[in-house]
Amino acid sequence: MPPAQWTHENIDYMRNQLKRLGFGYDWDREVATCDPEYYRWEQWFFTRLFRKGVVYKKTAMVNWDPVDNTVLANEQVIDGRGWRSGAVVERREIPQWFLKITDYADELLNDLDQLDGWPEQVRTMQRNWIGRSEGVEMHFGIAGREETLSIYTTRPDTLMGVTYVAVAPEHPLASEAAAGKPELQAFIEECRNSGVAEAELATQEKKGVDTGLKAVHPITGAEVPIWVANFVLMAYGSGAVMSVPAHDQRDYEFAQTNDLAIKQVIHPASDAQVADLATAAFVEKGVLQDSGEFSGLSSAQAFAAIGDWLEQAGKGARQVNYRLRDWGVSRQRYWGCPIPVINCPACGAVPVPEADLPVLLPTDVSVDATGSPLKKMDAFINTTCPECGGSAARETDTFDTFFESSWYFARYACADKTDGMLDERANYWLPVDQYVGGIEHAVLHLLYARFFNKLMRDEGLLDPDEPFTCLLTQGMVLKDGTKMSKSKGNTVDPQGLIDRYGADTVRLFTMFAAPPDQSLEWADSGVEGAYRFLKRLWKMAQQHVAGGAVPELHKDGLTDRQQALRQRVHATLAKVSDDVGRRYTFNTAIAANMELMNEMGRLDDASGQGRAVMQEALETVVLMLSPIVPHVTHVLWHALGHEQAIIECSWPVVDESALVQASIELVVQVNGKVRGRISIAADAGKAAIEAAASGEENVLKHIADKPVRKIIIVPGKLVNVVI
RNA sequence: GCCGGGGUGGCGGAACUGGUAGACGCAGUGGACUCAAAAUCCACCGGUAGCAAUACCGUGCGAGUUCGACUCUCGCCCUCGGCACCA
Repeated sequence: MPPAQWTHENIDYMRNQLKRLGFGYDWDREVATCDPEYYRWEQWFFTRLFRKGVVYKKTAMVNWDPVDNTVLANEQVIDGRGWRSGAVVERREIPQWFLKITDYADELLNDLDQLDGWPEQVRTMQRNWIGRSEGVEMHFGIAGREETLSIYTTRPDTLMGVTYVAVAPEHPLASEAAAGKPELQAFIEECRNSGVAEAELATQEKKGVDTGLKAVHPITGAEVPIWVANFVLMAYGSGAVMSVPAHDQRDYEFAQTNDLAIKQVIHPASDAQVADLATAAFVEKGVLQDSGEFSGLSSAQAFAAIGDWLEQAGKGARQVNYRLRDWGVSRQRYWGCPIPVINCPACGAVPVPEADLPVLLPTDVSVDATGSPLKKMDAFINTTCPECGGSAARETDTFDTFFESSWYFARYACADKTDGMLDERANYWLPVDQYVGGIEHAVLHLLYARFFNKLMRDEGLLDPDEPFTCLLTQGMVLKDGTKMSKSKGNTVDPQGLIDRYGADTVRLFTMFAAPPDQSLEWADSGVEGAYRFLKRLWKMAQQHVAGGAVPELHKDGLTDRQQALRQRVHATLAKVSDDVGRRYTFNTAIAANMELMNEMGRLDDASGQGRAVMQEALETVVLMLSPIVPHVTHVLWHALGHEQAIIECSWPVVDESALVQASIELVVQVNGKVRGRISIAADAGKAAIEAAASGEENVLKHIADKPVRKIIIVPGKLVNVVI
């Protein structure tokens, strides 16, 4: 099936299902990111960023399947082999487009502090992802050469303990040194035979080979060997690291395996710590020794002193570094938004002029097994250069789909706009008050969307600094213990349940299963319970209504049982208001309503005031449940005698006077173990509570003849007698 | 490997700020109703001992802090998500 047809059919199916579930979306604002009416504006925006210099092209590593001749996603590389061909995957460098997200690293980091409505764990993950560090960038000499080797370190205090230097296999120095060295060549070749995913690189066995070259220590002038190591990442820092095996565990292990020197220069600052280099590196900060003029300084002092020394000697400078890398937006795929660039042999890469946008993605394509069909379509590729008019080739890469999802929320505000990306309505609606998304998006999507928001702000398209004021990260729905996903084929379609039980039951069941921020193993088995509960509610309301007119409620003339039920109604309302409004724990809100319903079923009071209390209870339950089960409560609200539709009603208000209780139950513990319960006046004083507690029969038994050392009272909850 | 979560009955989960562990629901067991079944209603439902009252044990494992720990601290195990081309 053609991708366009498949996508639109899926959208239609989902829209229909969401409508059947009764979600209150404004469908006039619907956008489909695969429609040219949508993606033309990100093409337009990209060309603006291009001219502004936010966009640039450089080569980057991809997974290359040499049999299928195609680029593979990390997900498609299984145990180092292509998922379809089974061929050993190679790393290959190809030119790609990047957005300078690192220019915004500081702002993206600092603004996290303002996002009070975000879960702390998501902010922490983003902070760690951005990974700001302060260190020193310095230049090691290379023995017998003019050029130098750039190295970034966050621990300049350990500089005097350097015993070797390691570079990435892709480092120019590595390939240079490999000439005439078969062993080194073979090692670099071996490193090419792995995927590009960080997880893969980080878990592989740490290996390296000596280049034979020597690096010259910037301070001592001593020569240390330069190794090529598979754990050094070309993409981070300068692709080279200084190694201090005495004070870094990875360097320590590498030095042990490869018989490299270990030189201790940091010693514990206090007797509480020990540095035993026979077993492990000493990675803490401490006091320098064997460090020449820096000996005796603390790590913090040495950081400054060594930084100053290098700066004065012109051999380095203090530098802030980020783990965050620029965002590669090129994909060698067909189904996506074409990158609006024309490659001219004379003028280079030229953005498509605004008048020629959008660059339409052809839909009349034949999709075969390998590679993007765009790369074989001469009619799409052949064009003329907008600058010189000569013949030129259209870019065949498409955008990362995160590009689309990074600004759709803004487009919702002006989805019908045909002559621009956004208008002033974006400022009216944005930022989004409450954003809901899966926890799997905690870093990538949510960071790209924040970045895009700032880009749009700097282009004058909108005002807010941040796109989402409050964030609720949903846990994932798991099936068979793992994330549901199309590629795993373990998705669950609720359509069958909707057909059988109706939308309200499915909504209730879904909300009752677990709190929204927690992951959940999907199982149909609880659905019956949700269905039964709604039937019970229906029956209870209908039976009550069948009893005829209900007199007005007189709060002061109620029996104890009537009063007790009213107390429960308002206590439940208070709890549910908090659960729904503050905690978002809809499961406990539903459970509280179930408990209340169990109590209501026990009242069985046909008197006028009994029915009045029941009327209030039913109305409160129906109102509390109306956001969760809107259809059944809509009907019941009318049945309970109201003209107005329930969707127009406001949330009920707690009657504080109904919450007052004359006597309360306290748990009595002896040494922290529950030994009994006492019922006592709610306003009883300390002495009365102590007397009642220590007089309880089972408590007396446990105290026996031992002296009571103290009595702890937790108001409204418990009494602990300590003996 | 690194970053962030999670681990509580047969199952999903509750216990919100250190104060009654297992709310609520599912499954199960027993009973009522029925010719019967379904539906519905009632009771029981962590383990061990006991007729019971009750006692002891029990929140992944091991230590610790506290009158009191599912909750806090330290160390470990397992598991889920993310790791830049799944989106």
